[in-house]
Amino acid sequence: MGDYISKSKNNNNLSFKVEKIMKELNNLYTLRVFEDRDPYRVLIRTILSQRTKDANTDKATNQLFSKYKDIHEVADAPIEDIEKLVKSAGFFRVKANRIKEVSHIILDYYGGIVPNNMKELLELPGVGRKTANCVLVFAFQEPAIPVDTHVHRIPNRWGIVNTKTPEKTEEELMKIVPKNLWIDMNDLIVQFGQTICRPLNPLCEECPIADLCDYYNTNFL
DNA sequence: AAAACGGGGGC
DNA sequence: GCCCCAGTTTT
Repeated sequence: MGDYISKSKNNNNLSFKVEKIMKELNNLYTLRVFEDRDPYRVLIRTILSQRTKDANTDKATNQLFSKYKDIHEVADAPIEDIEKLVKSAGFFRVKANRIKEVSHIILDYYGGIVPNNMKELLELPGVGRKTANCVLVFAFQEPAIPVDTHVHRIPNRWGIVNTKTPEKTEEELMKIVPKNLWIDMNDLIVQFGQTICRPLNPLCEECPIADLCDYYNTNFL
């Protein structure tokens, strides 16, 4: 009983901290609205983005879809052609294969419609929790928290979670982050992680939310 | 839980 | 050349 109360109180404090942080990030960055919310293209773009920087993802995605207009054309394309088009995303052989496989599965089993639920998305080859959550958020605007390396590392630095695995991070974040912030969270944290809160040598001296950060307060004060 | 997998780009 | 980087799959 007492345990429940103190835990819930603790969560409220953390939620308050999260809200302050997210408000700051919102001031700092422009939300990158996906100009294209077409579920198929979001799915393919997200697969191409795995372990890959934005610029290279964009290049590969644009090259692919400037040649092929829709899922049918991608599914029918020779694998070598897809490989060439998505080369700049890296891991291009695996990704080209998965893009083709995924396209065929969606055509054969889902009538060409990308599934809009976690269970079916996870059954697609090359789609894990992060990619599935990206599709849910960016294409279907369902509240979810895609946890990539940034979204795993940074909340741990802030001290709002203390987790070893991305799965655990997602679980903990869903408990303490107000639901209305879920959709924006990944994009804002990723931008923050690319510019200031980098994996190595974070720019804490320039960080506008250092005062809210456990990592900074532990290491620099 | 940890290792394997798998390439471009920056320096 | 070396090292980093918006994961997924297999052991």
